[in-house]
Amino acid sequence: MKNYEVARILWEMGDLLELRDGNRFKVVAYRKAARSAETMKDDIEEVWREGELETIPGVGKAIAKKIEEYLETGKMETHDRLVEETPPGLVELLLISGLGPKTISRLHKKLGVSSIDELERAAREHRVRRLPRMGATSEANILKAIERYKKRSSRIPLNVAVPIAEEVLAYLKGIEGVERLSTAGSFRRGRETVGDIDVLATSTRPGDVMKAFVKMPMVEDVLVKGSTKTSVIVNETVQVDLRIVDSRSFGTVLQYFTGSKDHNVKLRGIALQKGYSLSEYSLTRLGDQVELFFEREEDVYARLGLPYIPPEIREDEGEIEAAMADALPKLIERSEIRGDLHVHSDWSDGRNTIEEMAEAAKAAGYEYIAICDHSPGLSIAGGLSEERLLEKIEFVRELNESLEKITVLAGTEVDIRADGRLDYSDEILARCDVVVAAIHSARNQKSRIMTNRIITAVENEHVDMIAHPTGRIIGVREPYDVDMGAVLEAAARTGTVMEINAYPARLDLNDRWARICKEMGVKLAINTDAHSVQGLDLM
DNA sequence: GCCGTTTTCGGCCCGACTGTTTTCAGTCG
Repeated sequence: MKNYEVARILWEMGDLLELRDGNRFKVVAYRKAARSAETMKDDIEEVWREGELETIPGVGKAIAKKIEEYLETGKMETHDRLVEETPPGLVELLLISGLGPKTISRLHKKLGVSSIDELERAAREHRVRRLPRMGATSEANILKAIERYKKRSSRIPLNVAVPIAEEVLAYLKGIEGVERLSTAGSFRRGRETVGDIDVLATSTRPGDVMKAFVKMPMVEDVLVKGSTKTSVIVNETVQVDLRIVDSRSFGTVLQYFTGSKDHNVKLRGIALQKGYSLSEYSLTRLGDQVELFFEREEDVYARLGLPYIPPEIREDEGEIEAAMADALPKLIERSEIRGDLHVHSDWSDGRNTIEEMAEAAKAAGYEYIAICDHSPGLSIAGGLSEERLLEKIEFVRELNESLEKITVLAGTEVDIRADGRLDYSDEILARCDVVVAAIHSARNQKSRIMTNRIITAVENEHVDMIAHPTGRIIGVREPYDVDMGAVLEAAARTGTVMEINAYPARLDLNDRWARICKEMGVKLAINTDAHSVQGLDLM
């Protein structure tokens, strides 16, 4: 599928147009179209062949024509021309916090700055302050921002952000005058990575709270400090924003700062249709300008005629339409999880015994747990020989005799070899209660080979499930080059389960694929891939 | 450049903060 390619080129169009000082709505239009291309599940080439490009949200005549040009010729003339006319370093300057298109354009025109290094030099040589509305402080801020940019880590995985957020919340709870407290933003929405950590609080003494906040021991730098908004840096590069708001507006503020941006834009549109203007402070009736305040987020949605939409699905991917039709999905709660079908024990590379894993699973309230140790192909992970696997199955059978209120399933995480064959014979696999198949090697195969390889595993009658199906590691490794659509079709046909691997760096399948599975009738299992008792908590 | 349950033109979320200014432009979320 060329969806990502098309999305990338549209994103670049947005960046390039932004620098050209053009119509900012045009920039937004390209980015909206890019996002649509990125998240749509149909193959954009198919959509084009059916003449349906303009049905894609945010794609109109002009962008449709450019997409068509790209799919037909592999080129987009306007894009290529913009790239040619724009110094390559200019786009990167957009990533320096505090610099926007206007400033970059001026720096470029007046000082000839077209890269981060050139900007750094200009600031050090005090040339930046010669520009109108620029002074010594601006220069210092630019240098600081460049330094932060250079040592930036990419977005932080959620599991790294969680302990930081917990520490911040614990500290704020101890400050006198702090009343209500909540996280917001992508952290509250449970995104797989977060850019910064947003915290909201109510207090009658915001000045004192802000003062205490910037004195928090973990604070390394203060970016902005105001009476309602303060931003600090902790852990070298993690930005934490604290906002203090009136308690009477807490509901609208929490809604607003939880986002996502697209969700909020759509929600504001609905408010307008109903005769209100929605801001973070209130819902204002358009006729008489009467302001309505909400302390609770639920009441904001209710006033707009909508059921409460959980933060985890506020991405403008159909949840508002579903809410209007009273057809919101019911999100799965931890308490509904009945078992974990993919964990390891000390028979291969796990740290705990099968008994210990079983006890921990029972304590977690599970009914069953499948011990799926590695196969011989993964000798580095202590993969079990066929004899050892048979021994383990026997051991589990006996163990179950003595266990109460928990069933241990004898399983395996069998390696899918480069040619699609599995690492155990069918006879051995037939004896397992649960067969989880996964790829661990030859990850760079071409799409057709990789797709066939996984489908071969899916079609094996003994394989119950495919573990971490796309193989991506967040921030480290891209997904395999695989036609997941074809894999899922095979899975739907054979009844093979796809895993949602809960390991924080995997989260594989991700939310998007999980939804597609549901639509296609493919079963999903949420597993932790735990290698220890503690790992079970990642559920 | 997109879009339409009053619209095919005229909107497109909106308020806080900063640095540099005496009134605001630019950026951010």
